[in-house]
Amino acid sequence: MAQHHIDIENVFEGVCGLFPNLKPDEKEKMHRNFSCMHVRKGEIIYREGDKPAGLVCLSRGKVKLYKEGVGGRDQIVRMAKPIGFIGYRALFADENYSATAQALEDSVVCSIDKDVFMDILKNNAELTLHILKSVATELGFSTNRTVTLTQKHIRGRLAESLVFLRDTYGFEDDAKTLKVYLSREDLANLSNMTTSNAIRTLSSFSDEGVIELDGRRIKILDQYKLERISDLG
Amino acid sequence: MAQHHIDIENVFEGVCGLFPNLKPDEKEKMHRNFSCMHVRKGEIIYREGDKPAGLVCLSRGKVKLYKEGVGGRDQIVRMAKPIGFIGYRALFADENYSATAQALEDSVVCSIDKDVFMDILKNNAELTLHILKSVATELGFSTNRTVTLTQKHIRGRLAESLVFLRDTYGFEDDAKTLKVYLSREDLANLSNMTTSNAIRTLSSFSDEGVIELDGRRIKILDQYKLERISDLG
DNA sequence: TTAAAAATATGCTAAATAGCATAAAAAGTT
DNA sequence: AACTTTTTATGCTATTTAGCATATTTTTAA
Repeated sequence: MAQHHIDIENVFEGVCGLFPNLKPDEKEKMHRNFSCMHVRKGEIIYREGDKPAGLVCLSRGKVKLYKEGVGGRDQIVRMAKPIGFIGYRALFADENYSATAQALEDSVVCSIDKDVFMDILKNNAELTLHILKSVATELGFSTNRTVTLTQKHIRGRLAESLVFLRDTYGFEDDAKTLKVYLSREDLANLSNMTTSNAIRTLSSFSDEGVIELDGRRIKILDQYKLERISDLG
Repeated sequence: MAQHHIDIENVFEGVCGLFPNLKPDEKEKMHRNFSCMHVRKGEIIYREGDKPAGLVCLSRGKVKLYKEGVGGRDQIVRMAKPIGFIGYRALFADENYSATAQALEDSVVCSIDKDVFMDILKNNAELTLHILKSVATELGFSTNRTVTLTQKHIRGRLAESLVFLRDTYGFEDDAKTLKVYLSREDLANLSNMTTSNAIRTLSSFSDEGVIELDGRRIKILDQYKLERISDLG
């Protein structure tokens, strides 16, 4: 796949769009400490245990964040889309990364130097509060996810994942095909089940006319039914 | 149980100890909008779906926070101890409470008016950053918990809960008895299992000499073994 | 104190899910 | 194109866990 040149100014403006409370001098400071790079499909952006060097932003592409689980089984804890940050939790908690970030497709990833960014936060309460709000919202999602992943049955969990992927990445132009192409294994790791069970359950959904499968293409035929399966657990 | 009079000044000072970056005028403002009350064992402090009216602090006692799960099954998502905040996630996310808070024993609970507190945050970046750090840390715990609750087997999950309770509430003077007395049902809801299985597994641990049971008293006899069970999953 | 209710203990059965084996298909590599 | 590797599909079995029934114990209430 061709590696287009990165228009760093454009990318920087996009990233800044995520900060509603940035003063001009802060923006300037960030700009001077802003870097950008391509990552290829499958490439690891950082690993669980690595120390954050900056605030990382996904500008183009898709990234999965996963934790290595108990029996070597991975658990996908987040799916990132552009334009959005990844790895900020570790940065703000002043910890090492608690998950591994891997590109699901060719992507563009940027970084703002850690000290520079934390310095800006230390002097901009509105911005910090804005970020606090997002992190608090995400904590809500995470707690909720703990409950659904532990209490829903396999069909409910997989249906929830499909609904989640729809809400996160949306549809292709046909308004039915999910705009994300995961392996059955990734789908399983997102839904807390074995790959066999993800495959089996997808086939069931397909048999029931809820979805249509074509390799990794997933077309949602009956959203209402899918959401019902998700809600009933 | 006798309801001792609350020494509100003392309690307020205790709560302030959680804010390392509070300026005198901010403290004064908080003090004027600070209230305090007793809650009895079993009482609900707030319910999932309620709107936060302030920043709630547990000053004395113990509180469980739980979400109602899929089949009416509860999932305990946090165990609070004094002195510490509860319900702050919803406050900062500007959402309704995502869990119910219930006193596990007679407790003292305080509250700082929502608008007053958020106003202080808006003007104190250091304080906000401090709180952001705690919330980010907790998000890490939560994500980690998702993985262990979904991937560990029953024995591992229960052992992890016991280790967690030890780390949270500590021991009685004998340095062995957990300083928290939960019903088997609560222990089950903390560990994502049915009550029957919590009872069974506790009995097994007791038979194996890892713990000693006497009603709700749990004495940890072999910490190493318990942690090994937790780690192996 | 006695009665009622709730919590705990234990056994049995059913359901859900994991684990493994094998085969077929798809994707990547030389 | 031929080969290797990976992914997907499907069936079967074993394990884990839930669900229920019943008995016992403990707690609460009258």
